[in-house]
Amino acid sequence: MALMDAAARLFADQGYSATTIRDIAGAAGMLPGSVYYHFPSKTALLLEVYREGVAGLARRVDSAVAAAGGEPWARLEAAAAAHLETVLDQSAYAKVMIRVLPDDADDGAVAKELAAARDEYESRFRTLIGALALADRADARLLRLMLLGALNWTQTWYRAGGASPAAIARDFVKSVKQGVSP
Amino acid sequence: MALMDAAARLFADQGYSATTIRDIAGAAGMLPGSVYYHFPSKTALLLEVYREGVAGLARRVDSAVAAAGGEPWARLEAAAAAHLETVLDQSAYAKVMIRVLPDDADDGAVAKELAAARDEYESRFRTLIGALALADRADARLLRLMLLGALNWTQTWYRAGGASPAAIARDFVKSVKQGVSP
Amino acid sequence: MALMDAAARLFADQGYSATTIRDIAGAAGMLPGSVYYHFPSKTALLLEVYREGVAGLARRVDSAVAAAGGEPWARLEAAAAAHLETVLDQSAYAKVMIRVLPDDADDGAVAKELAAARDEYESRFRTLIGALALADRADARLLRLMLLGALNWTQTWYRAGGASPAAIARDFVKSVKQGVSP
Amino acid sequence: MALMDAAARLFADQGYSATTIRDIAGAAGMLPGSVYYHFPSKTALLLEVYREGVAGLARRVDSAVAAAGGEPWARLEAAAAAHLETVLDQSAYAKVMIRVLPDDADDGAVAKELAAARDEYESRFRTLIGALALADRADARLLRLMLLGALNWTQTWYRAGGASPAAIARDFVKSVKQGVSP
DNA sequence: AATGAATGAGACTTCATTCAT
DNA sequence: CATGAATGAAGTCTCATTCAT
Repeated sequence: MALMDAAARLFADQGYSATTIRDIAGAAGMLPGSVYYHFPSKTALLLEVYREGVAGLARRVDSAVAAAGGEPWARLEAAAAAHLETVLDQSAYAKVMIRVLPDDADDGAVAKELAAARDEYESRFRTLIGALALADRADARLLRLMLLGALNWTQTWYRAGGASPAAIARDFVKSVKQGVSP
Repeated sequence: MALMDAAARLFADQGYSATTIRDIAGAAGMLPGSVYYHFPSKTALLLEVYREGVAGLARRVDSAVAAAGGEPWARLEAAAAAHLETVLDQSAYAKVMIRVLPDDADDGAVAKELAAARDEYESRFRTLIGALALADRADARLLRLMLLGALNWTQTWYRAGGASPAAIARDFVKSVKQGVSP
Repeated sequence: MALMDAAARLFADQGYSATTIRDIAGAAGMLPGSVYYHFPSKTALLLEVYREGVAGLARRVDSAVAAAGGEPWARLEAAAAAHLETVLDQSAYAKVMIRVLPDDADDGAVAKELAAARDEYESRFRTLIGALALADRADARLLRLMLLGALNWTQTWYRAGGASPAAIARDFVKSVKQGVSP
Repeated sequence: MALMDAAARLFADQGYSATTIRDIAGAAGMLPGSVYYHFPSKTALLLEVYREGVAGLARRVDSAVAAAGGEPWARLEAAAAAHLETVLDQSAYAKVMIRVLPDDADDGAVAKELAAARDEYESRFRTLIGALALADRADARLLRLMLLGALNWTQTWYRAGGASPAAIARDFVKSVKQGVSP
């Protein structure tokens, strides 16, 4: 749908509160009032875009993991690579999930739904990391948060032309797996 | 200054575009118009807050590194710990630096200044990581971006009560130094 | 259009900078924000009103001149009379052209457009005066500026009830044609 | 006084309502609040500047007329020349008298005072024209209004470099005295 | 004389939203 | 499905003015 595509791109690029209904309508080739035929509010539009972002991301990650075989580190690597490819290269919807904080929705109920959707998605990484054999000193929760943080923050600095998203993701996973000391 | 303190807190909590001059003035105990006696625009206020955030963060990190002795990994650990303590616990100004993207300033010139200030700060980590002895397979640039990303993203999930910011930072550094494999 | 009519009347009566969007909206029976559905800015509204003023004035003057026959002084007289009737009696839009200086538009580009529109209109008088047989001592340019100045300044002192605008205009033209000496 | 000089220049250049107390204070090298030590309001400042403009203009015109001898047309010519030189070249105060309409003062009482001051000044021209020998067809009042209108409107188009203000004034007077027909 | 700080009203403008057509 | 027109609240910012120091 042109409307959601436009909203996704703009939310991803400018953030939620800096994006206006006028912007979105204009990018979709309609007038502001017309947006309300399709969505009851700006918040509802965000919710829909966000959900689509989460769903698409989950699909891609799940299928990458399924294709990765049974070795736990390979599965995690595949998930990270799929995550980063989608978020950096392929889906404005997925970008929104990273760029827009749940609190940005000025409606508390919606904020909770966004947070829940994101949590559900991230639970995959809880499982993937739970399957790893870890050293005693390692904390699985912090490992997950470190990895996801490093991946998501790439949106801040990534520019096309250097290392590919998948390569970056694999590098991150390897660094944390083996350490960087000689 | 009450005004900058208020602005820092609100920018950190709600983001730049969701924060209004009314909000800031109210929190500082004055009327919206009065803000403009002190700062010529909302953007200028952001710039000042941001700079103060960078400066304060740099001071704390520099002195932590200086106190850490000469061992490269210890120095990096001290920097990460100081960074995270400041950003999560101690300074609303520093939080702004993480939460607000340079592009949020709707003035291009200011956006550049914000980006430059942040870059100058982050160059410390370039130096600290450059001093490490790394395995051949490790990429110093990606290592820096991974670590800073993981640290900065904590703002998204950190809640007081669990592991301390310093502990989290040290865990991240150790994970990446030694790896988490048994 | 009610909006432009209201703006024309107010700009003519109070000048541009003393007229507020609130004034205009109120006179047109709408709220301030609604004005912006029709015009992107106060300056754009002025430009439109000014252009309409110039266009209407030009139409009236052109048709009066066409109806005046071929005698050059009669043509000039007809132009002056039409100019003054329109500006004093008939069109708030035309009044704006006299009352508002191009520089009042705080946007330089618009100021230039206003000045250009006015110049184009006044070129008619250049032509009309160029067709007159003048004494050697007479300067056609100063004659034009004197006449237009005298006509336009009437807005400052004219009150309905005395001599009609057309009569005033004819008197001015005759005075300058024959002189007032006995 | 620096303050009045600054106000005169700015009122003359930008008009009354487009000129702010900030502008004036800045041009006089002080802060906005300080203006109120010298003048109780913006309107009062305008009144003072306007009066000074009228007084200075009257002085110059009166002394030019006195120096012009007894011939009525020569006296009128001298008055017109002095008027135009002062208004175009010499006094920002006098410019204000032409540029600012009495109604621009948003205080009705002050508007009346401004109009009265201007009227008192212009009465000179009533006297000067009353002394002329005029053809029967000529209307002394319209002659005065035409001449003053033509003179005052010069502010709209005059640029230094062409004919001098005095020359323009003399040309206007001669045109109307003898007519421009061959 | 002048400043520094603020006020309160109001400036232009933008926003999400509504609704008859 | 979408538009055209408007709303009402709120946005950033400017203004003349005040007043303690």
